[in-house]
Amino acid sequence: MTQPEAANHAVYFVPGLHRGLKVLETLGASEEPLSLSEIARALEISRSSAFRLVYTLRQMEFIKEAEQKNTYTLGARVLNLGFAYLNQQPMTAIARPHLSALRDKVNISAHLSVLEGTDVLYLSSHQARAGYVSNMVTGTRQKAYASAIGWCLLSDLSEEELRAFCSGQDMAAVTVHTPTDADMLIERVHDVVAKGYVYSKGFREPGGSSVAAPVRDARGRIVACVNISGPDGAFDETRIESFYWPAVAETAQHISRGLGYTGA
Amino acid sequence: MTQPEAANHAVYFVPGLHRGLKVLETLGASEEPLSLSEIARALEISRSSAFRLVYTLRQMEFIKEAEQKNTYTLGARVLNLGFAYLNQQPMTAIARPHLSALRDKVNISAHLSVLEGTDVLYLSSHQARAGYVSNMVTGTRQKAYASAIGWCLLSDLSEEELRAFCSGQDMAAVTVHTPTDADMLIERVHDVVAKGYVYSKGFREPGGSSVAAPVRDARGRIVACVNISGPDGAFDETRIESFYWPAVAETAQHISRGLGYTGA
DNA sequence: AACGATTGTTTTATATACTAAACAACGCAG
DNA sequence: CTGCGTTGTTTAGTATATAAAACAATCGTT
Repeated sequence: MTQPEAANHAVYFVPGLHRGLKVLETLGASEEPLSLSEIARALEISRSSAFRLVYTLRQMEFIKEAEQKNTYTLGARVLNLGFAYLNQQPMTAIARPHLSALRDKVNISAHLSVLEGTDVLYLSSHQARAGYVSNMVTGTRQKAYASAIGWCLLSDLSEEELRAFCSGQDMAAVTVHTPTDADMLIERVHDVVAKGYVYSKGFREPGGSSVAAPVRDARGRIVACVNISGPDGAFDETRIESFYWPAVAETAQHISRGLGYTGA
Repeated sequence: MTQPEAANHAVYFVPGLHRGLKVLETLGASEEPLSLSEIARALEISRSSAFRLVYTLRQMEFIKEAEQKNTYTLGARVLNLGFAYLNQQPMTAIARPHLSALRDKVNISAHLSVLEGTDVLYLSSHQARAGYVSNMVTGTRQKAYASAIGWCLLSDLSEEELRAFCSGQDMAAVTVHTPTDADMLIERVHDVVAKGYVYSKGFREPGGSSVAAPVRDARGRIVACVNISGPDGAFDETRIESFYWPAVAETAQHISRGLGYTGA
């Protein structure tokens, strides 16, 4: 009771499920297959417990034995869960043709993302046909405070809400452009509101540029973000305001309309 | 002991994990969000148990409350698992540029799939730019015996192996072309071996065509299948052998080379 | 309003899932 | 070969997750 954050394993917690999912996430995060003992060490549980969890997961085909005996990898069944999630997001279906058209128009990869807690989560990704192809963007997360897309998604929050958003996390500097406290973030977000879009050149990683604009739902709230991104060289810097921005904004507008938004 | 298949809830089974994953799959399969009681009924467990499972999953953010109070949907965290799986399949990365090139060459959606048990599982999907766009093919499953892609993936099995493959499942007829017993399947697979590819017109669903060819690994085993598929109208039927087949076969060859295959 | 039915939540006695410890099988170094 | 450190597996006593039952809140229907 003295430590409410450990608050703790509340009465209704089912530890078997908790640790089983941790096993899946651990296997997902690992580059190579893991053995029973490695899993036990990673989760700080006894080998006997790990044995039972692995036994159950294997029986359910959520994990499978790797080529090397006694090591395990994620099984194909986890895919179903991930895609079931995507298919339940109607936004993805609505946005698809518009993102595809945007990609074709500007010849740069186009993406749709949403805010999930403090992260930007990529729901949909339409890769450019040119040489540069990022690796499997869908499902990726990045910290919202450190990304221009994040600022875009946060741009209808009030100052108080933004401060609350910041207070829950520590804001490490990723690049020289990263806001590292609430005031700096508020400033960045105000810029977005003022201009209606973001052009980021190296904001999140050196050599990477993007242009982003918000998507709104029927109630006018920002629910997603359209962006195009690629290496600096993929953009013609003289045409950001005359070409890229209008294209992105138009796409965001179309998707917003698809969601029932009727505003400007 | 008398019923080995029920054999049973073996000693090492952790039911909390089993049922928790069932909850996730149930939510994934459902079109709409489900309430606590609906989940309990679907899994045939008590409401109190469902309560604890939902409590745990919600705390872990694997599920989240839907707009409507007291109903739940899959949470974004399941996505990570699915994409972790995909990223661990090196084949996907190797195949991407080749599939993309194939799609551009024939202007029909190109896919990579593997055999998972008795199912064909789509790992990667490159949608055609034309009007017809299938909805999120990646992660989809279909029965291998009933699909031309499945025959392709099965085409280096021996007759005995094919019979064993059939014996574990009941083969319902999906279309008039569906093989419904082992002998019929063997015949279909032999056709594939003889020609080196499959052209399917309406084999799995009326109005849908596809051309498929196998991908081999360093040891020469069939490990995947490249196919292009779309509505009948997307294909120029007079050019199957002169254009589509060589394009698909070449792509499969390139991917096979990428996996270390050195044969013809 | 009043009713019955259904919902989410809490409680508690009991069945059972868990883990420490012991076991067997393997690998590896000296 | 021997010994020590691993590994995956089994067991048994105990802590604990579970589900029946009771509870409270909500919802349609008459």
